[in-house]
Amino acid sequence: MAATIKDVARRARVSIASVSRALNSAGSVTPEVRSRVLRAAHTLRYMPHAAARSLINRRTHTVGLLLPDTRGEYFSELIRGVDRAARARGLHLLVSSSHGDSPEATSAALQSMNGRVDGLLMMSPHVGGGSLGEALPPGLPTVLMNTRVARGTRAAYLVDDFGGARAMTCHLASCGYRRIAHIRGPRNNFEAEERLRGYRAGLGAGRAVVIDGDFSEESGYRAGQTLAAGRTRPDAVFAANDAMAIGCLFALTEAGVRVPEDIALAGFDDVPVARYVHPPLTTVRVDVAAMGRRALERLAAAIDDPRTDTGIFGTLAVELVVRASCGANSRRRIRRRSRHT
Amino acid sequence: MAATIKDVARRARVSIASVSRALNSAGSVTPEVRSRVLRAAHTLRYMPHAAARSLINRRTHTVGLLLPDTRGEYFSELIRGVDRAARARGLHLLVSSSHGDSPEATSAALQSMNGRVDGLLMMSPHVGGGSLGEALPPGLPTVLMNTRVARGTRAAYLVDDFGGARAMTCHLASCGYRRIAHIRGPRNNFEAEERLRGYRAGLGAGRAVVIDGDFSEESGYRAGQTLAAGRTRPDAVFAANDAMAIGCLFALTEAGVRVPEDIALAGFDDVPVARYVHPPLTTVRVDVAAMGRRALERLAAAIDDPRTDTGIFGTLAVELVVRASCGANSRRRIRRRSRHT
DNA sequence: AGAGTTTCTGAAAACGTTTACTTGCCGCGG
DNA sequence: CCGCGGCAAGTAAACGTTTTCAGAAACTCT
Repeated sequence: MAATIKDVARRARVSIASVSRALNSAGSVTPEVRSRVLRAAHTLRYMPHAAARSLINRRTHTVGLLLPDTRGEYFSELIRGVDRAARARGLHLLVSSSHGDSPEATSAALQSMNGRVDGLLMMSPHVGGGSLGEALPPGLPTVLMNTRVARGTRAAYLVDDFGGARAMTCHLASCGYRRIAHIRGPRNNFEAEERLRGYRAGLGAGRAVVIDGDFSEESGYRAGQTLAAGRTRPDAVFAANDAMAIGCLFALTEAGVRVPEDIALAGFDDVPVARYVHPPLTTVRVDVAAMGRRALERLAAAIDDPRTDTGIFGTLAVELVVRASCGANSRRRIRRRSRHT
Repeated sequence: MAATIKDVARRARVSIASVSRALNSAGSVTPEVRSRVLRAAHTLRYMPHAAARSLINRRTHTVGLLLPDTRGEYFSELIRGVDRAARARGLHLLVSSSHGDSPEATSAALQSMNGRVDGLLMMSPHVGGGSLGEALPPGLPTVLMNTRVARGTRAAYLVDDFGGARAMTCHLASCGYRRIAHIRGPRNNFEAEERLRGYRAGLGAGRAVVIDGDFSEESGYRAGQTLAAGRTRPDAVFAANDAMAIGCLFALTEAGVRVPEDIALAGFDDVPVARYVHPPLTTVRVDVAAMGRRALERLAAAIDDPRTDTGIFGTLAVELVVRASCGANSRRRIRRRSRHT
């Protein structure tokens, strides 16, 4: 159906080699030939066939983006950051999500990308570093995001989950709360565990109270119901992400528990919704779009020069955003930045 | 670097044709040969090269998804719906967003997808149908979403923007509001115009008051400030999407105007945030994920059998979701469905 | 046992490009 | 006048697959 380079060559009465040269402006052709080719290409609406091109050039100008999910503002922002950076570099984006929790599914998703992409951007918080190393195609530049990995093994960008969680816990403690509970994320999830670790570190000698959750709003809601019904309530609750914090808030409000008067509340991520709930949510800001952008730029560099694909680590700073839900006295917004690489 | 079919053939001591047959289980091979091939392929970690494959098969097993943006829950949900349906069919997703408002940018984005995709899913609310027809590659199955297009020309899925907006306006009128204003979406945007049309239809003989907006929360905020400062306030405000409604709500609350007591408020889209703002937002539910899913299924059908790529229209039903922000007496949630195709 | 039939295998063409190599042409210097 | 360098254009190989075609081998049926 679509015109090929042969059709253009025939119409312009030149060889296909000349067509290629004229269009790619590599090698030299007479102005005469060039104009004939351009005109022919235009009238035939010729567009080079990407697959044929990438077969010989060994470049697809496409990068794969593997995510555990696409739902919610978190991933929306991440995709946006990656997409903009990719567009700026003339790269296409092959998105593949919800590759499940099983290593097989991940590995299948990886396999099907072979020959389709020049590099891989991957976020796989549930997979351990071990099996991942095996599944990753050798020789394919890869940058990981928020994934458990031995330092120096692979290029990776991490959010400072630990530092952010510790800072938040310290903040709650400094507000005077004594019994600070934590709604944790799913088990075997790297970020969830880092945040839990940060919570414990921030608590110091204090007693840890950990409630199960899975990062979904639903699980936060259930946690909130449990809290409201319990006889010994904590002073403050620090949820491992905003979605759970919001679900919890909903359950508490429904049960007539006032936030922050009866229980203070804090989240993590600073999704756009956080400032609109009532009361506005104290949280930890993570600039996911920036992480996406930086990871893509790192990947693009690795593609251009494979030698740079070493185990470079970037840790993304986070900042405390204090709003009303934690009952801090001051109404102005306090920002505290974590370390920044 | 990566092993090719030749390497496998050499190792298994058979021809490349046999390797292909053994792996694709087309044609017949001896169990003996098959097992030799499978073992060789496994030890070499052979993965067929997608570009070479699609060159000969004329199938990329990839569909392009062209969006005006990826930001926000609306697109997040849309991508999710498309992604799940694509995954179920073994299709990959090539996402390209923010192709700007200019027809040139759109056409460039389209061009660069040539030979990369088997079909196209496109949402381009700002482009008129005329220039779009030209830019679209001939012979490439395409399904449009929420895009202005002559009925029957192209396959398309539309949200019942008109019906939803009319129903909402009628609902506000039936609540007793007399002066109902509308914050409209950007000009030249198909959905914005359909919703405006629905607002006018629902108003009947009533006087229309239209405030400019561009679907961003920011523009809703400005509209809210204007409303709060004005001397003759409307009873009710119907924003053309939830983002603007929420921005407006924010501005009104800041200015000390109570919602819904002083001004009733309604939005459109039912983004997840809508139920968490205070007061919860009355809005029109649009199941974008379902639209994405159905559009993809339609596209897949057109790819499998190009004859089905006719101008089939699907109109997606919407439903009224009444929450507290419109001041309706009853607290239970009323649902009214629009027509459904 | 020989012809016909089936079953498996390998050689080679094809997909649409890019590019190294070759050819042909022109002008120039010896 | 002849050889040679330089330039433009064409030929063909290569990329990694799938698939058609043909040949070979093993059956089956008289």
